[in-house]
Amino acid sequence: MQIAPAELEIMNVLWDQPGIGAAEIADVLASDKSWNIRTIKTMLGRLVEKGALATEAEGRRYLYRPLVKRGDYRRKEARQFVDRMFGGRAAPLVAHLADGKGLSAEDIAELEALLGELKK
Amino acid sequence: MQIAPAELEIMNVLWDQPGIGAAEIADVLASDKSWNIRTIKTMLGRLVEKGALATEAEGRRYLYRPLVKRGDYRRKEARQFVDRMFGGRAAPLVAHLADGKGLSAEDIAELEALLGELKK
DNA sequence: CTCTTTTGATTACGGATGTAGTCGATATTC
DNA sequence: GAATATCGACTACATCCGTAATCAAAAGAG
Repeated sequence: MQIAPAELEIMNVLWDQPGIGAAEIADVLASDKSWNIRTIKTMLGRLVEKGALATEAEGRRYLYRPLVKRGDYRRKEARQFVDRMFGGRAAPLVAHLADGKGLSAEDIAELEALLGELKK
Repeated sequence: MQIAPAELEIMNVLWDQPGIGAAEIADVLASDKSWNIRTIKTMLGRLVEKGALATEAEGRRYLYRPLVKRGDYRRKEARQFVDRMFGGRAAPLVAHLADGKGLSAEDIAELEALLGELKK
């Protein structure tokens, strides 16, 4: 199932706060995005259609919650991205992030810990 | 400048062999993709329009070469992807790749070396 | 020289995406 | 109770993308 970039913004809100309605989502997004509530509703509709969200009627409105797990989605996308851009090799990706100063000291520490785990 | 997935396939060929024409590109891609030569030409045209490729006339045909560096493009895309999917944090991305067995032993060794570099 | 092939240029077309507007029904506010 | 706000459903529409087809000109085959 394909989730477009703008749709992902909606999903992110719902992964953080499952079970809210369109208006609440708009409130959360209002700080970063200047999306019309209708735009948000359109995307909610498309996400439901795609099977990414479930609806639950609450009075006259719907509450939405993800049917896709954030972790699963991220895993799939990460794999796909690495395949497309780096021929499936993860190391060059990290190298590029590092090179562009996309890695904080904290990231580096975290990665070290992670690699320690992986080696076991 | 935005390069679509299918267009990226073309770019990859030209990054490997700058200065070839549409027919040669088709030959290279013939093994993986079953793209009509017309499709390839359409994408070449779009890439030129987007400023991703330069043309050089050779007789009646064009030779193409990238105006964008592969490394630069990868860096930009990697950053963008990490921002979109992981809120800008690289560590979770690597963790997800690891978790889905997207990392080979070789990758891990490479990453370790890389981190060693970064710490200096 | 005529037929065929190849080339770049232009056009086509359906599905996805971003960004809403319209509409009919209901809930809420005076 | 009448005006207004809000909800979900449906429609709109330009742009991008994937995947070509058409066309006129030129080059090559015979």
